[in-house]
Amino acid sequence: MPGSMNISAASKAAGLPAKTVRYYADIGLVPAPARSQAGYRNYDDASVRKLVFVRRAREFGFSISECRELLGLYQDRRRSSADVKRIATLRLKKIAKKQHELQSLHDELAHLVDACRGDDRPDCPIINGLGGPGDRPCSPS
Amino acid sequence: MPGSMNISAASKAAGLPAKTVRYYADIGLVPAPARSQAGYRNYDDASVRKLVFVRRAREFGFSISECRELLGLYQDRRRSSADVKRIATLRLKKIAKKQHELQSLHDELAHLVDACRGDDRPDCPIINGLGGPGDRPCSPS
DNA sequence: CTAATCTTTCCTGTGACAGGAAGGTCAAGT
DNA sequence: ACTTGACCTTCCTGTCACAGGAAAGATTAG
Repeated sequence: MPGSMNISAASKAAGLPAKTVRYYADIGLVPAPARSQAGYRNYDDASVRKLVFVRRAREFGFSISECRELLGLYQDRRRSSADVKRIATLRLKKIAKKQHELQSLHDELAHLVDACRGDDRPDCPIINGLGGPGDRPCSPS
Repeated sequence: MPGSMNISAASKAAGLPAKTVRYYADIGLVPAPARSQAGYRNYDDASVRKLVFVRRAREFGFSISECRELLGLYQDRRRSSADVKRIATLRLKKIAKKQHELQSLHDELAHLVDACRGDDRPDCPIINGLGGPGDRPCSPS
């Protein structure tokens, strides 16, 4: 039989914690593995390849449900690569959006940090910029 | 009394959902507000300012515990602005690190998307690049 | 007085696992 | 054969920062 492993061997081969390997089967992301007479999970090479696939997809920022979708494509090679490209492009756009958000965040905070003397005096532009006492939102009359 | 509001007024003034306003008091991030005879929470302007402070800090990516720390500085103006600068600089570094991670992620995925024809043929570089059948990790002999 | 709109507390769910307890199993050494 | 230690199983709880909703009481407008 092509590599029948217990869960720790499979988890090492897949590069995932055993907990995560069990979890992925629990939520039905990957099919539940066969069991030994004593109830131990038996993983074969094909299962491990699926786990590796999921690990890499997760590293790419795909959510579990996106992984589910990708696994469907991965298993059904008759599907067009256009589907895969669509999903990956969507993910790419999300990444780019997140990058822009992080950029403006970074710039604004860097501006505050630059303006901060960083000495022992209590007046701090960072605190003020975050909405401190000098920046009351609205208290007329 | 300077603006005694119920929770919905305070939440509007602070720009936070009422649920979140309650939550912040529950976890002790902000002090628990006074109550009316019927048990309604009463917020004053100072409380609202603290909530605004927290909201802005959260928007800057500070975690709740970092907000806790910052609130301590915000309330104790005797503390040096160096402390604030240190915390903000740390956060700035984390943001920059995340940016780099996102960048390499983006580049790698974009490379795969570029290589993908996006047609109806089943051979997809994205799937392969994610560890598909053509990319077996290790199965010698 | 009634009806609508507050407010309260409490419980559950989210995403993607991690940590740990209680108990069964396996392989090696003595 | 027995013990030891490492492994496996299930199940429960905790994480983070809330969101959703149920059930019940309070307030306000008409």
